[in-house]
Amino acid sequence: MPTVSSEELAAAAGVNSAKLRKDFSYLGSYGTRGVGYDVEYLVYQISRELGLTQDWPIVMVGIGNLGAALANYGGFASRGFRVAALIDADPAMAGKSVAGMPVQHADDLEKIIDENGVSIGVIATPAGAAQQVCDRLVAAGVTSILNFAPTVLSVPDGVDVRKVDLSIELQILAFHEQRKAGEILQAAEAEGAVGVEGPAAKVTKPAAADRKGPDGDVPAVMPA
Amino acid sequence: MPTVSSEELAAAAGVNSAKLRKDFSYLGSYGTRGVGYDVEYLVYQISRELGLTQDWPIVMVGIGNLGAALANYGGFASRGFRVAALIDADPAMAGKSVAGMPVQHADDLEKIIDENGVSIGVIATPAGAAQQVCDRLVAAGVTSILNFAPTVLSVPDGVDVRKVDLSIELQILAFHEQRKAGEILQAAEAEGAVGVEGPAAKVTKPAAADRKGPDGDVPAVMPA
DNA sequence: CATTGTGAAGTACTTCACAGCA
DNA sequence: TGCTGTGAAGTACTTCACAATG
Repeated sequence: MPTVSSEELAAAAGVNSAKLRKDFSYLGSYGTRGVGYDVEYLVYQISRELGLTQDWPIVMVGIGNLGAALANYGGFASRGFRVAALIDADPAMAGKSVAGMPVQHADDLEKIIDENGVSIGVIATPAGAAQQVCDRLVAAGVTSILNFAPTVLSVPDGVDVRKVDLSIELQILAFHEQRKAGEILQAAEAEGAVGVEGPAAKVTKPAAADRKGPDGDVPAVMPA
Repeated sequence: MPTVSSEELAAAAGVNSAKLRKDFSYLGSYGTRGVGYDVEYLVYQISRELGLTQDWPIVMVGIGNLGAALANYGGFASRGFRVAALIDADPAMAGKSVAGMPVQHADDLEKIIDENGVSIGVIATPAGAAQQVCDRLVAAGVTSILNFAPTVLSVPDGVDVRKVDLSIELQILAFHEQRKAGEILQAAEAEGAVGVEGPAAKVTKPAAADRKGPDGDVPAVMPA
């Protein structure tokens, strides 16, 4: 398939074709009128815009089950990420091979970051160790951190942190599952509480009826 | 801290207090004028609305590194999820204990789902096995699936699927990291391509300057 | 002549600002 | 008096619809 139309892409993505064209237009004029978009060229341009054409050395700290799973995850390499080092605080782990790489001891963290020019770190340690690891990463020059530990990390300005909570997606599923079961049941369940009429009665549009893609329409505000 | 104001919550969440109050108002009037929100009551109401007060039995299929990491993840239980069973296709895994639970063989999948009234399944198998597992889950009555395998699953209408791509968050970090490095460098890198002026010149607002919380402001359209 | 790129129109979301109330 | 709840105003995002064009 050498070219693709905005209509086809939009159908595949579950969005409106005009939105897709407008979005693409912010990147430049990469389509051909009457023809569509050259797939290879489009992929390259989007990849470049997203930074996928660059090489990003990363360090992964905490090689437990999750760290090992991440190290084995094939998706990283194909998107420009290169695992520069696997690091664990447990001396018993040092030297072991995970995903074809030797696990290195946390003592060498600063040296590894410096030598590899690492600016992105992944934390997959237990909650208790995360902040300390984070501080060391930042001190060593890391400016972006992906946090899998169930803790909120404090970082100085200029450092980006993203937290991955593996249960949030489950919550979203459960939220919709609950709705499938019907509001009536739910109202009966809440024993005489105030304001049980719920949001469904106030909602202006079909609510969850139009869902199709992975959009996650959940109230924007949740308890931290 | 028995009560909390919308101002405090908003500051903690990095949003506008009016937005927070308006969002809360869709759930009902759970605050007290002049005082704020009763923390315990608010937590309960939001939990109930999100379905966290219900008990959700789930099955986890594919007990590799990732499956084991998920099984050990403490966040599930505290949010109303109960792992009803760990399932793996490998006979060598059957009977082994992971996170204090016995791993059961995939042959018993239908029976387990039926007996436990499971409606949510988690797939952490290799990509090749995911669709097949998915089909069996759906046939057995599962109506919500959380997919960690790097495959797009096909499901009949009425079944919700959410796909977790562990590298997407890394991409978002890399995207911002790239911007930190400056646009000029990037423009020079793209060897003579058309439309190198990039989106920054067209953007109407400060772009990434106002980022604070975990918002992930990345172009809405990406290649599937 | 099918399809892009894009002003204009439409819709949704966010914030303001203040009446209302504990 | 302090803070919620909410119409109204403001802003952002989405879709329409069509001129431009390879």
